[in-house]
Amino acid sequence: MHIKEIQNGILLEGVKDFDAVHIFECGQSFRWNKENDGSYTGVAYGRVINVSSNYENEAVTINNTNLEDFQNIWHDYFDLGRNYGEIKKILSEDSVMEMAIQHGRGIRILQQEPWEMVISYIISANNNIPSIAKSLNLLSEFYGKPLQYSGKTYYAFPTIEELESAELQDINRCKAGFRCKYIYNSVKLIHSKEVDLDSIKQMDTETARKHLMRLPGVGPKVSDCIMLFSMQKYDTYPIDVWIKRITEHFFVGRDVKMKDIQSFAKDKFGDLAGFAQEYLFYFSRINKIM
DNA sequence: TTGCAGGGGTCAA
DNA sequence: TTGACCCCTGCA
Repeated sequence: MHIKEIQNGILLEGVKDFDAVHIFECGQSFRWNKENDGSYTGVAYGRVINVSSNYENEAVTINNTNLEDFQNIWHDYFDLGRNYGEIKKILSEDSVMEMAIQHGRGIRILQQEPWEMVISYIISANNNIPSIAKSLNLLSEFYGKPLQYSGKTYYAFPTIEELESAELQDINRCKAGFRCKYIYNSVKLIHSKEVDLDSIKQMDTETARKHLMRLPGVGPKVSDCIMLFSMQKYDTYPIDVWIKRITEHFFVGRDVKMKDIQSFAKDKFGDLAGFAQEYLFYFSRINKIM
């Protein structure tokens, strides 16, 4: 990979397996917006950047950043140290996976912030994507720091401290309904380190899941999402309604128990289950498989 | 325009 | 194992 500094940004050349559309539309993040030119603007790690890519030319442009932030933040955020070609090769031995991967060949699993993922996926329960994004944006607007880019104001995701100062009535303003009290109480547990996200990240998957599920509003599916999208636990296979449908449809037949799908994924995909889940999720959404 | 169903699950009974 | 759950959106 070759890194070039450009006007207020960087240009990466020789980046394989990177497609901004696939990365930002595969359901792992909620705060990236598509611009008219096809690029994506979003906020992460307290910074706003704009990303565009060309899969064939193996080129990626990141605007509003510099070399230092790229090396310290964005390199890992976009998981650029991982060989996705190898992962796709292994998973493609299965014909269903080969088909799914063809549709989402440029997916990469972002290394996001655990704290932000906890709140994001608590809000995601029994909810739809526009509503989830709306609540997260309101929360950021109310409690996060404002950031300027290209004549517009964006908001950083609030820190634990910023949200800890909020009363339940305040959090209710983010329109997350019955999930607001989950947020309020989870914030307390995380802030007091009773649930310590840093140490949970170091635990093995099973232990980490148990600890995460002590947070109100965090069940099996939400904890798996937190671990996959922010703790590099790639042996997880978060099972939402879509993944349940597609796994039943293509692999295990009709209407089985969650536990059966879980053990299927473990046997079939092993340490690559999380990657398989993302390719399958993206595939099921763009093809509206019911 | 109004009304109703259902949604990226979790919790409590 | 089964409903209720806030709020919003899509669709008659």
